[in-house]
Amino acid sequence: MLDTHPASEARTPIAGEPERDAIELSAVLHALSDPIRLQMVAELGDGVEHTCGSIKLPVTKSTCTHHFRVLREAGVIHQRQEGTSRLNSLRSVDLEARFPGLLGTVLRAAAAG
Amino acid sequence: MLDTHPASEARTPIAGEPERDAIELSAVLHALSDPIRLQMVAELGDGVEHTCGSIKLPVTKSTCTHHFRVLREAGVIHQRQEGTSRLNSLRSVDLEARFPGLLGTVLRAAAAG
DNA sequence: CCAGATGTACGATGACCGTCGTACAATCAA
DNA sequence: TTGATTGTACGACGGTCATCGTACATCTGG
Repeated sequence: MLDTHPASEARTPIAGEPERDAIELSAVLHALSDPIRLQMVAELGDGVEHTCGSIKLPVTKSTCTHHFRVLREAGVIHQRQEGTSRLNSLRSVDLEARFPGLLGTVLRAAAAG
Repeated sequence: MLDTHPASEARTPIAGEPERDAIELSAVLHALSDPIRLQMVAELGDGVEHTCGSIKLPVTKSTCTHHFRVLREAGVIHQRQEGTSRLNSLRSVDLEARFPGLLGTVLRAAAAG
């Protein structure tokens, strides 16, 4: 139930994510260029799955959904369904493989910002 | 009027560049999120000054001017006038001080394409 | 002085983006 | 079943963006 082990983290994947090799740098940079989305990604930086509602943001639910979709379609995050909740997590491994160091550098820059 | 640049490289600086500490991460990422601008920055990555016309791009002069202004106002590049030419160069030092590793990582990612 | 080269300024246009409200679907607990 | 929770879908609205054409300003070389 509260299991977040690796083996259970892809039970109900959400479609619309690009394959690792199809992740585009421009799309990733654009996704990260919005302050709200950057904040979302920063919150996901701990490697833990977060739901839409578990991240305090100055926007409505609709807008939150929109931003998470942008991040997903850019290949920045992974989403999976669990009950009524949608769990979001960073695609750290894929991003590191495709654009080594990028995510970490941006997150560090955001923290310094 | 004194400046910190070598005398030959700042004879006619162009206004509208943010101070180092005023460079915003969102603005930088947005500036780099356009494929044309990313290509421009990649060409400037050799550390050499380039003019608008010396970079082959699939856009008109007007659009080129527009993109260089976006990069300048985001704090990514420095521009100086020399005759009828406007010389563009990366603000590598400022960017490295403000967001360590960011520019290099993005350029490497762009090269990996 | 004049013609060419370099680049800007300005306006227009079509597309995209961020935001929201409302309505709706799915799940879980009582 | 009923109600609460969680999030999506859809449409709308205003703002921003990328692109271009045209006109203009500035410098340079004959």
